[in-house]
Amino acid sequence: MKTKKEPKKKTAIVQAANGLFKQFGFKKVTVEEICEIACVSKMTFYKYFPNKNELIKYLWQKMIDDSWAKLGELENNETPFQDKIHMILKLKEEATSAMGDQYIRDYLNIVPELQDFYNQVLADVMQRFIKIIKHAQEKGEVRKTIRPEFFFAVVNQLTALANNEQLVSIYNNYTEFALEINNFLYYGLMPLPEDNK
Amino acid sequence: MKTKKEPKKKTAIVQAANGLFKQFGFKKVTVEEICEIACVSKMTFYKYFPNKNELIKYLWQKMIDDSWAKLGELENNETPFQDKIHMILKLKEEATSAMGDQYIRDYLNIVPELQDFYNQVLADVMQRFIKIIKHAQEKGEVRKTIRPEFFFAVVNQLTALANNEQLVSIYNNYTEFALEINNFLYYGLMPLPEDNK
DNA sequence: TATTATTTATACGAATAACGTATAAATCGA
DNA sequence: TCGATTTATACGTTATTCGTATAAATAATA
Repeated sequence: MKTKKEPKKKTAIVQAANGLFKQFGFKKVTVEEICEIACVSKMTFYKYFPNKNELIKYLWQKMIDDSWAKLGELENNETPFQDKIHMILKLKEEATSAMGDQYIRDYLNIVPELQDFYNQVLADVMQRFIKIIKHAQEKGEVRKTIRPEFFFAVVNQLTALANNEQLVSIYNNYTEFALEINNFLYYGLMPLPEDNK
Repeated sequence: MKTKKEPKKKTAIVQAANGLFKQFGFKKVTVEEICEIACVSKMTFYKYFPNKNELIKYLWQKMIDDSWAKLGELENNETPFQDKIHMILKLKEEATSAMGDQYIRDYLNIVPELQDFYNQVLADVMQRFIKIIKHAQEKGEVRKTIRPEFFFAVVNQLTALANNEQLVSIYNNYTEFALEINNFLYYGLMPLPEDNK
């Protein structure tokens, strides 16, 4: 292994923060609280992270990297496109539902600065997806008449629907809403695999 | 019924607060948050409660009243003392574990003003218990050589043990610790009913 | 409709809590 | 013992929350 391992104290901070964020959401948790759980002084915290926002970015990045690793396997093998999409959806669902609604809502609504970070992540995800789509187009698994750039624009439009509170309130939680959007993106009006049983 | 019912908005506030307190503990929840969940303006909140502390007192009082009602049945029937104590312990355990550790800890440690209220409640409970003991003494179910006043003093001494963090940390949670104290109070070193199975 | 009582929305100063930093003491490893 | 790291503490600054005042909006009553 070439990757030098994370310092002990830093791992403790990250783990403590992750647990607290999952339980209470992002906003309710204070830096001092994280330090207490992690058995670390405040100074040590600020040694590794400039502030709480950077910590949550780090957490998300870590989570995304993990998903990336799994996604990487998807891009190079020869499974059918339909199955790949299904696996991707499952991945996303797991990743989001694991951290709970409070987490996501806090993250998106309450800390505006992080919205940019989220958008960037979103863009990255889309590019990755588009890459997969292009590959699928070349293999003839996806109709060639759809342009990846169009797909990307549609995604941006649809994610803006999250601001429509009345619409979101129809769903039990934010995760469910996000899943609906993704389903529509990848399947359009076609029946979902799950609908067949 | 002679009791005029609680105003709708007040009930909404109480229910919203109860839910939030159970999920996040007392300290993390703000008045505005309660109002939002209860679909009530801040002004209406302050119409019914002078502040958050009074609201939690109200909640506790309500909970205590409920327990009182159940305790009332205990005092007048003819079940053996041993069984009564066991029922009381169960009552307390249910009442405390239902609201979670975070709740109790916040309540006792973080808001000093409420400590007095809690102590008063504790005194009330003890008096009630002493009454039961006296009755049991008269019936010959409890040794007459123990003075209720002594019992009361012992209780106060033992509850002070809660400040001994090292001691409390031996137990998985605060509830368990409280149960241990109660068990000792009522059974001394005698084996508990549960120990027999 | 006119009138009265409630409830709400908004803004505000005051009080409190959290942030992020500086410093010196304490702890740890070599 | 030395040097580096971590901690405890205090502190000024910023952000949040509190609790209240006010006027508009809504509901109720006549």
